[in-house]
Amino acid sequence: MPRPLGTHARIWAVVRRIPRGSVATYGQVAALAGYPTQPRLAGYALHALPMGSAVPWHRVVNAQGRISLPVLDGQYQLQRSMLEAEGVAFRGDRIDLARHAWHPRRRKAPRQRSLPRRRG
DNA sequence: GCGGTGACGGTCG
DNA sequence: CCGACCGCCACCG
Repeated sequence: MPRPLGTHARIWAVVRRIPRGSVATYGQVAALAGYPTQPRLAGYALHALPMGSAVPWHRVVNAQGRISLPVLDGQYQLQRSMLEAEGVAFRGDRIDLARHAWHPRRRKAPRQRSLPRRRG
């Protein structure tokens, strides 16, 4: 039986849900993982990611829409290229969050009954 | 076991 | 719009 997920795994589980072409902020990810006041935990968890993992870490940026890695570091360019390849546009060094922010639908909703389809 | 640190964020000048 | 300050807490020496 799987034990309850640790901090990192919970963060990663949220990040895995971010769709292509969208970005989430560290604070948003942390909150969805159950740590509403610990954005840094999200950063820490991503930093701890094993290489080659399937977690789309590049879709997580800071609340200003900027990549939170030193520009000098090659990781900055890597993240930026991956985002641009998904259609995320930058204005200067900043992403337009109004356009690309992830708006997750609530997960544990009881059971979203499909609405009756309108005729016509 | 303790203290500094960090892929952050909200607030205040 | 930008920078400084503090709060936050899992990691790592």
